Amino acid sequence: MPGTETTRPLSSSIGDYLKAIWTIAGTGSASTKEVSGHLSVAPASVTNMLGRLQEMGLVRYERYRGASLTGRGREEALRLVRRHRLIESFLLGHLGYSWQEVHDEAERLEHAVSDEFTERLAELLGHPAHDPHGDPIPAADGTLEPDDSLPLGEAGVGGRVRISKVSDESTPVLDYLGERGLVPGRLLTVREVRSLDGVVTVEDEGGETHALGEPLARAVFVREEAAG
Amino acid sequence: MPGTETTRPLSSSIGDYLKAIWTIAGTGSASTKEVSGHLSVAPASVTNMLGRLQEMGLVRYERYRGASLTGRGREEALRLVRRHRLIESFLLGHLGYSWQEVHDEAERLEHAVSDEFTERLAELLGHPAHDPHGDPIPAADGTLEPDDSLPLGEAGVGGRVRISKVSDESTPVLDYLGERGLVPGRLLTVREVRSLDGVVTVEDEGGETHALGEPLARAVFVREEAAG
DNA sequence: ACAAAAATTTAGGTCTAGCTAATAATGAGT
DNA sequence: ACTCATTATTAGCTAGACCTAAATTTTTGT
Ligand SMILES: [Mn+2]
Ligand SMILES: [Mn+2]
Ligand SMILES: [Mn+2]
Ligand SMILES: [Mn+2]
Repeated sequence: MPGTETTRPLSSSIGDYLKAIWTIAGTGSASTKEVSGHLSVAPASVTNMLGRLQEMGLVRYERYRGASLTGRGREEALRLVRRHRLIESFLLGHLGYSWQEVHDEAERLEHAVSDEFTERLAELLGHPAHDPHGDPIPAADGTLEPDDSLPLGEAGVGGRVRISKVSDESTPVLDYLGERGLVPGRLLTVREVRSLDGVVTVEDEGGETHALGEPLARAVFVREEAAG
Repeated sequence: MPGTETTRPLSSSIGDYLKAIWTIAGTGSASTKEVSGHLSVAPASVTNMLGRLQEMGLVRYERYRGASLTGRGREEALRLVRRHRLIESFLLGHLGYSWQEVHDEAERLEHAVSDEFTERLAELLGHPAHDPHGDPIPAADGTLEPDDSLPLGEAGVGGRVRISKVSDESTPVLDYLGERGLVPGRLLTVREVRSLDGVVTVEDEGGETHALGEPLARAVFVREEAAG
């Protein structure tokens, strides 16, 4: 009876690799170096793991060419992303975590909770569509809302924009933005985008002006707002 | 500068061994066989792990004589037990898990949550003193309420007793007891304790009579109730 | 077209946590 | 005191997931 092999749960390392590839490349392909940097794991270790993931049918991998997710790999990555984002929402909404603290805890818990737990948690939270950073939460069936938001630096000068999400990659960046109220939902007017150094100047609803250097500006994503 | 070695977190295997020894032997000593049975790990593997735990200063271990927890070992075991029981309470009270389902989920989550998470969860739950099975929850400082309850089989015939806890070791046992309402808080009258086969017969508040064989009777713990 | 730089892979480890099979110690019963 | 069943330990292996150093491939800049 082929196809009946009992598929025991994937390790948390494997899950993190799949998530990393998904984050870096989405449907495209991620290089050894990129994955290595993302996970803080030596390049040699990444090479080795990509080989294993390929054996398992989770990625397509070509030596020296990088790896891309197969259907199964992507499915698993999105399952984890769903868990991660629901857990973040819970930590923030029910346990009083600060906006900045949630990520690390979710990074561990995502591997320990069951599907049962995840769906009951989603229920408790009222099936939110976005996590606290503004990232969309994949549906239980693996569907993910297409993301039409753009980096702040690409917004048109003079336009009114609403922050749709903030990158959760760097804690210091998150801290800085959080302290100044530059969080999802906030309405901004773009005053200047200086191509010379990438500094973007915005004005918030309170009339406060913020000059954001490239690394900060790249962490803020917005949607154009109907002129008001 | 001695004593400054950064102590990285203990693995979940290590935690489960410490908990097992604590459960089996409390302050006394647990044999290789007992630990092996408790964790479903081969005896040879247990021997090996007990050696490592000894190296780490978590147990005292004498070849062929079994192992007992050191102060640090006991501390770590209780930290996990606290987490486990708080998580069980949460799953039952907030996520709608059934009384029987909670154990396995808690067994994994206990290793993934931080101290931060644990204490915030305790707060959310209102610092409960007991978990859903009636087991006392160790305090954050490592204190544990002494347990004065006795197995149902040792209660005096004719006496009124209240169920204080139910062993969470076996799911079928838990199912059986749960279905019949034999849960913590329930008031019972002991009708017969037959030493011949260990069967204990009790009558519940609704007048229902239950004859419990030894394995079931050993899973039910009670406290004598002031005669009423 | 080619040399140097950058990225990647291979080779050869380590550590954890398990396993089986073989051997040895312990302790109960005669 | 001895024998044998039980319990435990040792020896030798495996797999996962990492590492460093050395070799190789790819890419880039001239
Ligand atoms: Mn993770
Ligand atoms: Mn997030
Ligand atoms: Mn556990
Ligand atoms: Mn319990």
